[in-house]
Amino acid sequence: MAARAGVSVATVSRALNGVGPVRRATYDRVIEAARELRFVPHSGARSLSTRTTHTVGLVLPDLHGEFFSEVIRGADVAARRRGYHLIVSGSHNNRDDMVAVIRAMRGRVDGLMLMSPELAVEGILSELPGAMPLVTVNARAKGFSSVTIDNYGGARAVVAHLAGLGHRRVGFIGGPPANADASERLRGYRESCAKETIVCSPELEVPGDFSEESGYAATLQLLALDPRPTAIFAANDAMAVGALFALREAGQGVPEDIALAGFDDIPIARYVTPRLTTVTVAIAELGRRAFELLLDSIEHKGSRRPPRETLTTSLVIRESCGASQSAARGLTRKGGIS
Amino acid sequence: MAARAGVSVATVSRALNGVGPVRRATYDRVIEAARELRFVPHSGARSLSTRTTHTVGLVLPDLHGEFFSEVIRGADVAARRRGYHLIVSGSHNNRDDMVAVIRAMRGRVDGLMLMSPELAVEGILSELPGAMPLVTVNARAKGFSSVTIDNYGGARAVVAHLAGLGHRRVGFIGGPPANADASERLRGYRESCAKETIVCSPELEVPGDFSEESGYAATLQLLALDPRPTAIFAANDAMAVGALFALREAGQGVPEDIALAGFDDIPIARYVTPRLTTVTVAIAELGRRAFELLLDSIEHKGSRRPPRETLTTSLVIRESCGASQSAARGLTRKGGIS
DNA sequence: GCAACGCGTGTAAACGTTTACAGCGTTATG
DNA sequence: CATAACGCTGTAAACGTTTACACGCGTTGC
Repeated sequence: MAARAGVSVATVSRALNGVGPVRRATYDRVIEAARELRFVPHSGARSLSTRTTHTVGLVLPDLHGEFFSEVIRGADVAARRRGYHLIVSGSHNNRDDMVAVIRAMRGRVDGLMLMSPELAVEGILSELPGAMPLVTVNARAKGFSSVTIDNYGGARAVVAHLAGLGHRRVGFIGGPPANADASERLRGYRESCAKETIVCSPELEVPGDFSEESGYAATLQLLALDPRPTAIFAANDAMAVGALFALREAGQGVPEDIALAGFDDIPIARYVTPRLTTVTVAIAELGRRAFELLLDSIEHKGSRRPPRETLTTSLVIRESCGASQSAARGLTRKGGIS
Repeated sequence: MAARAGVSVATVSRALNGVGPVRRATYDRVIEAARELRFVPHSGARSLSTRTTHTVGLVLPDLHGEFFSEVIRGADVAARRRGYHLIVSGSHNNRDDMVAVIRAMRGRVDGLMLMSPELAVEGILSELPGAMPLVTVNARAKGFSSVTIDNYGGARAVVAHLAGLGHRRVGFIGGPPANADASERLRGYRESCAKETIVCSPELEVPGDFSEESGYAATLQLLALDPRPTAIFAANDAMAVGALFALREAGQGVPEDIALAGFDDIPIARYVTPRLTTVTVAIAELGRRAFELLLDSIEHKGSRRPPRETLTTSLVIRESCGASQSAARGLTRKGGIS
């Protein structure tokens, strides 16, 4: 390459990167040679020399469902806009997996976005080599840059909405106890109940695991209560959908006999009948902000103390609580293979 | 690191990689030192030296929807099992974007999985530096390793199913003309019609773009026909869902007045009422096989000629065509934040 | 006419690995 | 007992960049 242009490698580097002085004619020769040879600099070598990779890692607990897909998308577009690449890695159910993956990231990435709602981040990082820029996503860890969802506020909004509709007994289907999102939603539910003069009783809280099946089962439990709750708030939409089917099979009309609300606003929420009242979260934004924070931390290496961001959520009222104004169906964006 | 263990870098390398002879005592010293220092080899340097990165790229046209998420997941688990990392990059609507991203992959990956149902792969690759192992996914390109879906067979199965139910006029809502999947599905529809003594008329084929909106609009067109089709086959589920809403608003019962079928079996297909008869595709398998083929091509550098694989599809019969035996609802896996 | 300066370029070191090769004990072999 | 063979380890080159530094040369300012 350098030979082809008749200059030294140093000049090639300067020309291609547009740094340092290089005469116009020389510049042109280099560019021309690069084009002819379809030359692309070897990024491994570059990153060895500059100690920077222009790549960031995104470590996810799982890869199922549209939620993660959206996080990835948000991070990807943000990263590309800044000229960064994205390494993703999913399915890290256990600590060892996660440690292994993170170690393998050394020399591969400039920083890490770590989504770990279940595992304690501190324990993982203690195993790791020196400080690599890091931002946690939806984790409960303190002391790192982080971006989280306002689970607490979203849950309160749901309960307030139900209270406003006259409900006094609201059943709650919870998520996995160790899950950070789940426990914040539970906290929101509890505090709201106290405030809203809603009945607050342990038997109204039944555990689930964020799966549709568990929502179905939990609903059966709630229906067996006496007195029955007049509304059910599931800690995520998947469980709410499970609940919907359970109610349907039990011959309970929604929302006439019992109101139902979820959390997340997954696409399916607007396709079930009745359409689900839920809490919407700008999921892609989660990925986007995570990247922005990470980039900030990469560029201003630990200058300021780690910022924490919380993404607001908002209640989206559909028919499943009996308070919808409009029945216009919401279109989603393109789906399927495209 | 080498100093800490009191040996040379060469020995460290040998010990850590388990290659070459190294005395037991030395080995232990190295391992111990590595543990103390939390040493992890710098993969940039390694890849410079070995000319291999243990990373593969996955380039997608878009990142919306569960389809891509599943492809990523399939590729990710396959890759990790073999000790590979995955760089993903989405949203490459146009040629220049794609070329830029692929060039930037040089020195970063050992090979590329390229999903490009719309763009001609040949044109893109001509711009690129020397042969990098490559497998295309759902592309129409010949001459590369590739894995595709049996769109043709799936479409034929749908039409045959409809014919078996007595339909003679089947409307077809097509996808983007440039899209490889879409055109194969169209081909399957046409050939099946010819074979099954179904009316084959241009007016029964209306164009769409894989979006829900276009399915809605296309259905309005089909309903205006005289005579009307007795069944509608949409080239993907998103359009089928759009069609469903159009039919519902037009007061047409599904399947009593008109039958409806889709393609892809996206999760929503089983949540709409009536549940959608469609063609299911093992999407994660698509990603998995793409990686396996790529790995093969990386390891046996061009020894054999590029294999082509086609993933079979299968008809899943639900209620929207009026032929369902069971109404048991299908549960999906965990969704939402987990 | 000479010093100082700036521009454009080359030289070489550095980044952190892998690996061919050499060296050097130790042991087996003739 | 000399020597070959082997096991273990260090030396150094190579991978492809970036970048501090030096150098030559034309300007400019005195």
